[in-house]
Amino acid sequence: MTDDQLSRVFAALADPTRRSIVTRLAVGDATVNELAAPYDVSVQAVSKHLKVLEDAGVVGRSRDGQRRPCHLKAEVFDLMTKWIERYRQQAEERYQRLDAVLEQMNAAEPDHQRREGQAS
Amino acid sequence: MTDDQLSRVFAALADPTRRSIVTRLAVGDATVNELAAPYDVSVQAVSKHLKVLEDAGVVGRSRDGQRRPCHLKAEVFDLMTKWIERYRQQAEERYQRLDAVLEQMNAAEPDHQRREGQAS
DNA sequence: GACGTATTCAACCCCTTGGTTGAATAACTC
DNA sequence: GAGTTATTCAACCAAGGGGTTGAATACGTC
Repeated sequence: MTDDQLSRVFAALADPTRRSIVTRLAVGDATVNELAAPYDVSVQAVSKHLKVLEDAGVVGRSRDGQRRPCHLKAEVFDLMTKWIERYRQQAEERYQRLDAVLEQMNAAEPDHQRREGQAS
Repeated sequence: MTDDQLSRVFAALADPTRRSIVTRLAVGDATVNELAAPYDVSVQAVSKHLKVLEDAGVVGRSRDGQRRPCHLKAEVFDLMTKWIERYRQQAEERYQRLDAVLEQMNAAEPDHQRREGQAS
């Protein structure tokens, strides 16, 4: 699983702890230890989470001495937004089309029984 | 895991097969059997995928006799877009701020060594 | 009611994942 | 080089996910 980047990004953000880390990073860059402090999980666990986020391209990491500060990366959010926006629009269009069809049906044949999910 | 809706939605879309199903549903409503045809997995597997998508609020289902046609739901895409857009903007802003800081540093002290990830 | 079709439920398998603890690596400090 | 701190690697464990097959349910048709 998680074959392409989109899969990795969605999977990465499916975890509440990781989304929480993203929220924290939106405030400002932070190291692994700083990020681990609020959560009552081990530093190693947070390190794993960061690896997942990094592999997904959600965060990047720098080297500052022995620290590895993390920062959000914007590009991957664009990728997701594009994917989502595409289907959001189509879903909305389909709703509108379905409504229009049903209205037409009702107007043309008021006694015609409505059947859902047939608007292909 | 998958405690709230956002987690469920992200987890649901993390699977390529399920994203493929979403793509298919964007073309038009379809039943479980119709959806299962293209993939070389069992109908039961697709049924499971649809349950995941339904629990996440990505698809809805109607009743047409013995068929259960599926259709995309738009609302949940809005939810995701809002969440993503929030961090996309902040990530971009941070980049710009970092760039500005680095430029300032270079302008003020040209011999100052650049250190990444310190813009808190 | 009996049959066929569409769909789901249940049990199982294997692999991944999120967590742990303990050891290893890397860099700074003395 | 020894010690300290930050981070990661390795091994392990429990739980969940995606797949299977076989049985059960629900509806339409004869």
